Amino acid sequence: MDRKSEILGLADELVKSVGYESFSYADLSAKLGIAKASIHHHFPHKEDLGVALCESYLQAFRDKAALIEDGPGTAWEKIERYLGVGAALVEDNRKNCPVAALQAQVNVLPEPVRAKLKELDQIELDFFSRVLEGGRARGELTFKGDSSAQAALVLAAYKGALAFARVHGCAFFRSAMGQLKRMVGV
Amino acid sequence: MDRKSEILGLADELVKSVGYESFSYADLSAKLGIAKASIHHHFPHKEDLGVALCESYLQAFRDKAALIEDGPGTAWEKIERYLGVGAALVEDNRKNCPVAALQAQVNVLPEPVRAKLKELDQIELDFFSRVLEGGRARGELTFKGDSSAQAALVLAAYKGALAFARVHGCAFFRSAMGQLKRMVGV
DNA sequence: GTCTATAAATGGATAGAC
DNA sequence: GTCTATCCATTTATAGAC
Repeated sequence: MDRKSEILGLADELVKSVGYESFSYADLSAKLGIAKASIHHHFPHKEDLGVALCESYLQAFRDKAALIEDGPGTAWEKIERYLGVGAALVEDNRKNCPVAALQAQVNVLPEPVRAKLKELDQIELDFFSRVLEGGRARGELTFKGDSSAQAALVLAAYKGALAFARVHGCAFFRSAMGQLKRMVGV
Repeated sequence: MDRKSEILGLADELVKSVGYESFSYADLSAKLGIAKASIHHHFPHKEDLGVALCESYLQAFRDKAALIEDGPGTAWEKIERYLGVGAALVEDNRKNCPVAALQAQVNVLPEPVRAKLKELDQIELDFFSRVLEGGRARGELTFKGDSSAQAALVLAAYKGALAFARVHGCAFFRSAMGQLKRMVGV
């Protein structure tokens, strides 16, 4: 069962740097020093690996969200704690958010992986929505409209900035997120 | 020279729906009804096709930007005219902005294509920056900080919303862009 | 669980005839 | 400019020995 985690860990790194379609069992095989067939033993089809990966993301997201929500700080501080993940990703060899990487390949994803991706998006949206709504209720934030629409905007800006930053460097990310704070985070 | 345009046109459609890496000369061959070798005649390497594609995008962007900037309307109306492209893309079989599609694959793009991508991003950013700055100068918009940072934020939100909308439907795009207007567009 | 060997399909690319 | 034929590397996946 530890091999399984090793494979998942490496697959995670690869998805973040090149996406789902662009890594192969040969990549995993070479970097782990085991035969391709051994990887097929743990994940018979690549699709199985994709789904397992999404499930691990789902768990990680839930943990992270709970940690932040139950922790101290204003709504915007909580958002910023989440945005910090993105900054770390770009700095680590221009990696992408794995969920954003999957989104970009939606039309070539196996159906079961696409289904998991929707779940992933949804829990991320719900998290932002709750934090933003809480912030508004406590008077820390002011915005009009549904908190779900605001969550959509903030999350879209975050992921979009990450995508740009992979091409233009992390200064882009900081700049865009700084501006986001000016607009919605005070 | 007309064949060349046909190939570019089809490659454009494919990039928008599956990205750069996920379409092949075989796809082009099948849909155009000509042999793979014929496509290699026009674009010897896939990289050549990628670069040519980017150059066509560059031209299209410049035309579109000039049309909008020289046209009537407030700054936000100009931005919205641009955002309309995104709405049309999602509605057309969940297509993506081709530039966003390339961004997502930066780490596996041939270097010459990556260079063109940077150019593409830059002219898009400059366009937004000019329009936003003009709007602020005329008192149509109020925002703090550099217009380039504001452009980064607005463009990131736009592209990010597009990516989500491909998974969750165009309602997501409308919702996020509606909220963007509430925050920055009045 | 891991290996070697191999299959079958697909990817980008070239040679050379027409 | 277009074709057929072909090359070679890669990709996902399986069979079967250890």
